[in-house]
Amino acid sequence: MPPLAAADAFRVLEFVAGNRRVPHSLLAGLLAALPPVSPHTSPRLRKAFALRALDTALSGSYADGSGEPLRKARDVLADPGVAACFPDQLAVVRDDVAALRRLVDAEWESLPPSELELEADRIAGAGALDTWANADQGTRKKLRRLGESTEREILGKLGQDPSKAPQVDEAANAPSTSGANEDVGAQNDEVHLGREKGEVNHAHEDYARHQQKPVERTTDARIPEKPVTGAAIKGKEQATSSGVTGQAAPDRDKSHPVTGSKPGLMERKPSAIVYQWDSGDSDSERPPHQRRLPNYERKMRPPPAVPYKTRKKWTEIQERTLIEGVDKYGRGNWKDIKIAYPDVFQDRSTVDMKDKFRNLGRH
DNA sequence: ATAGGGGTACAA
DNA sequence: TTGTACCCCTAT
Repeated sequence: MPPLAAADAFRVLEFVAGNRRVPHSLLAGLLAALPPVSPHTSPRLRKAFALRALDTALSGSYADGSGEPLRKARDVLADPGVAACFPDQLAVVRDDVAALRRLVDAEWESLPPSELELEADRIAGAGALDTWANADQGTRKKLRRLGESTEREILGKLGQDPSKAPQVDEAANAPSTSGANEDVGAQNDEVHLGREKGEVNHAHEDYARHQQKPVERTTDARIPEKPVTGAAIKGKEQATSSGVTGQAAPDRDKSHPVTGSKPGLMERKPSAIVYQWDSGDSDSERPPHQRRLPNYERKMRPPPAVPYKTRKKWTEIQERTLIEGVDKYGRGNWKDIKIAYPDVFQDRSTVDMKDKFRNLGRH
């Protein structure tokens, strides 16, 4: 694989780092493999690293009840660069681990969309992200089906003329000159990445072990959700990466039992930019130094990626605590139980708990 | 918020 | 195949 241009390395990192499901270990590997990227090119990236450091600190030994997580979190927050990511809320929350965790959760939730997501938005049609974000469940169900036909159309287009697809270009890391690009220039302090990578690295051995595999699914097959799932699963390999690189698989146009003849709102939308890659206007065809980086100041959250939560085996402690909690609070009071043992069930939803208890009783 | 039926993905 | 973790949906 040819080395990625810095701008593309940035895109990859910026997307991956901001996905909480991607374990630190995998990100560390990416960091090592990709050309250096400064986190200061993007608020999203900066924040993602700060949040990862906090996650690592806060995930520390929940069983012992010591103040360890808080101490570690304070260390992390002592870095002014990290603290600067949470200018307002932080003071309130400093001494309260639970509140800090909630803040971290909320901050993960409100991370701005990555450039890749914005790019997907452009491909799917202007405003698709907003449409999705504002849709209720029923509407989303419809959109998913419509998305499948749009996907086929896009892949069909790409298949017809793969050479027009965006390419990685070697010189794309030229410092910016102006405008939206002005934040690309900072290439001088990868130190921060390196340092945080270190912190991030030796955390969660157990976590990482369980996550290596699921992450593949998380990052390609699941994130695109239903519209892409068919292709993603059939092709198993990188439905998204096909989209990104423009190398369409030849057999993607198999007719779909459900959506084969469905009329498509999205595919007919005049505002759709599906054809953009064929025009002269795409990033790949403008001079490298003019490649556009996204503006991150979006108010709207990206559509929920709804990837599977990284599959994590229930520990014995968690199982025992769950049973104890049911004894104490009664079956069904999952919320109470979760609140009663916040550290144990930090990464378990009440639904997880309900399902787990159901599983426990089934043999 | 919760119950419960049902589905998917994956590992053993 | 089976067990497990997780998700989705609907009803309450």
